Amino acid sequence: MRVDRQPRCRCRVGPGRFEVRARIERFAEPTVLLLLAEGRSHGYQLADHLEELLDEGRVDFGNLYRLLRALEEEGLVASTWSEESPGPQKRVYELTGEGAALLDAWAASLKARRERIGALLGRYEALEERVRPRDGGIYQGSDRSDDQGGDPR
Amino acid sequence: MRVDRQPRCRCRVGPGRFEVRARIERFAEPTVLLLLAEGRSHGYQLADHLEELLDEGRVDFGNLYRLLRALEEEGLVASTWSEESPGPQKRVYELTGEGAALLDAWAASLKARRERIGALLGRYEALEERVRPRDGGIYQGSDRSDDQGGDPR
DNA sequence: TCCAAATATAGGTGTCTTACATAGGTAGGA
DNA sequence: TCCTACCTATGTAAGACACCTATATTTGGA
Repeated sequence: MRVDRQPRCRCRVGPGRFEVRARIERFAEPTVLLLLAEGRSHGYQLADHLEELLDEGRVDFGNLYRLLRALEEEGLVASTWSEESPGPQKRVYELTGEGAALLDAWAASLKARRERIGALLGRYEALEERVRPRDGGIYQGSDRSDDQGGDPR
Repeated sequence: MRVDRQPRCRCRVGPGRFEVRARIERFAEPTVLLLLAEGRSHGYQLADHLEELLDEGRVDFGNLYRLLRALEEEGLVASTWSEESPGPQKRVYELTGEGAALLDAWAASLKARRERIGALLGRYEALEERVRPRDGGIYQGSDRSDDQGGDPR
């Protein structure tokens, strides 16, 4: 009884048709840190706000709670049980100074990553200006012979 | 004899000091596809050009060759042995039409991801305008009480 | 001529991340 | 009472990747 697992990054959905999800590894972490920097919150509530920042569909609660506990173990967030409000017990998290520092580091790294994506897309768009065949044949690019190894056929 | 493995995403390098590497999963794939769209090439040569597009240090040859063989199995690239040029035998790869289509899908997804990163950074920078303490204490954000559950303490 | 280094490809393996599954408790409405 | 929404949590396996080793060919230097 194996369910078709949704592929991690990409899958072919037809001839020449692909579904790609370029995902940042551990992207939930900076997102949670940011949300907590905006104000204390608990897991279930964080999940709601995560969905608007992550574009993936639903948030995986299991992994979210695991992440929160891991962050607390590292001293990046701190939590207290809140019994006052109605409903089930909530573990309310808030950001520590260390957590804020980690958020800063994430922001810097994400900025750099965005540049890298831009560089790739720039070269891609430069290519797009040439005509490209879309049938199943071999793509006729030029020869990459910028160092030894001629092979001009 | 365990070597300290370089952490996948982030690590603490001191009190309040973190090293973060926001990585796109499977980023080598669109990069290889782009390089092959620019011209046919072989594995070892691709590694050279990958280093300028990826910011990670050295490229892992093992994983690169595995990726190339996997791409070929899927019909996204095609290869031929080239004995003409000097040096050891080279497997020269070129992009197929399917591979070009996958590159298109990657480019679209990367564009979307860049937007998402921008959204996160926008909210982060909005936060930065407020003063934030950097000591080890609790970060004093506002209460996130936009639905039930008050807890104003 | 022998040896070392660069070129070029390839397989093995453990760890981290994560999709999917399941479970259990509280509270309110039909 | 049952159902649903809220809230937290654990188990598991697949996928991606860092690190390691092995192989063969060619080139250059001692």
